[in-house]
Amino acid sequence: MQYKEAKQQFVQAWGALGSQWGINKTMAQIHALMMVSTDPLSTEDIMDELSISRGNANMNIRELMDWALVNKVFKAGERRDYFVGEKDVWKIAKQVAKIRKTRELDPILKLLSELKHIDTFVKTEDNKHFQKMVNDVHKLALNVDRLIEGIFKAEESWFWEKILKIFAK
Amino acid sequence: MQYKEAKQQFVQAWGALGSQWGINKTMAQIHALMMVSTDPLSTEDIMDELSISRGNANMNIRELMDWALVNKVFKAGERRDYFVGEKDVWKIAKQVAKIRKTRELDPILKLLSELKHIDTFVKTEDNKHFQKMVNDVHKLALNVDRLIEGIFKAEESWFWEKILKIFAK
DNA sequence: AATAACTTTCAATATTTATTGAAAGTATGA
DNA sequence: TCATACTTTCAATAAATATTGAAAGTTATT
Repeated sequence: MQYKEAKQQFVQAWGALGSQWGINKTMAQIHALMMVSTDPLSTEDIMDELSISRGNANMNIRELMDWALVNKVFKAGERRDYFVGEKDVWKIAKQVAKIRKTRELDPILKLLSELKHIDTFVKTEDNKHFQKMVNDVHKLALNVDRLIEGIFKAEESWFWEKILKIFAK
Repeated sequence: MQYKEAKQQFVQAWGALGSQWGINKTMAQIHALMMVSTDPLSTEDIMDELSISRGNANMNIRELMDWALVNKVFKAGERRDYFVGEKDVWKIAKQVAKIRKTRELDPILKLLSELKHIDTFVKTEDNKHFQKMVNDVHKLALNVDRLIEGIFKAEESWFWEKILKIFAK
């Protein structure tokens, strides 16, 4: 396999993965492109490589900057904007986790703790079961939350060593 | 808050969460409904509760059965099909992880190991960097794979205790 | 064998989400 | 100040995805 083909496959796969996890395919592809690129890329570079419009490129680059996975850089003597992607895979994973936690896990946690306080004057079976399910889901969600919080603070090799040890026995 | 409202909120939230993670909203809502329901539900029950068509209900129930999150049950003397959802939240989480691993992580792992063997007769900087990135992503993906495999075998409380201990120090 | 009670299928349609491209906006420098 | 080189916006459009509903299929009952 040639480099060019390999790169294309990587970008394609990243796009497919993204869209299966609620992330715009183009955004994921741009991200892949920036991960594997040594040099900063301009909007035009991305438009060319992915055959997409200026508007599309622009919007998704901005979204990637919002996610703090991509930064703008200035090239001496050049007028146009260039962009570089974060290359540290662990940092990327943590950053994605951070953003999705804030957007999705935190609101669910909030709702679940609210749902614990529903009106229980009459304790029907349905009512009791609902309480139990909400509690169970809440417990799991809290544990996932703790795990993610732990990951944020963890150094990669340390974390995986510890995880490996858990299952080693 | 009343039970009925609480239930609706739970179902809504589950649907929203699902669609942010690449799962059909209706499928997630049906799943939520079945999680909190003590009794088996018929297709009609689901149609009524979610105000959806028969075809839609049928398709998504089948999908949930494919995911092994819902089972068909027979009610004595009744002709129509009834369905029950898995109630064990840990089992649900593991099952979802299992299916998504097979569909998404495994193919990515396969691709990444293939991409390691690209033609390297000429070792450009780009080429070397690509190799490094593929390697880094592969390493992370392998670790995630090991973690998931570990979770499959783990008992819930044991797993969270161990995780908690990692971060306790 | 005919009818009734139910489930499944799938082409048509609706809804949601992503993309385009041209116009408006902004900064640079002659 | 004007022209140029660029970026941003967003209404229109396209593409992807989900939903409907009626017809066809299946199974149980008389």
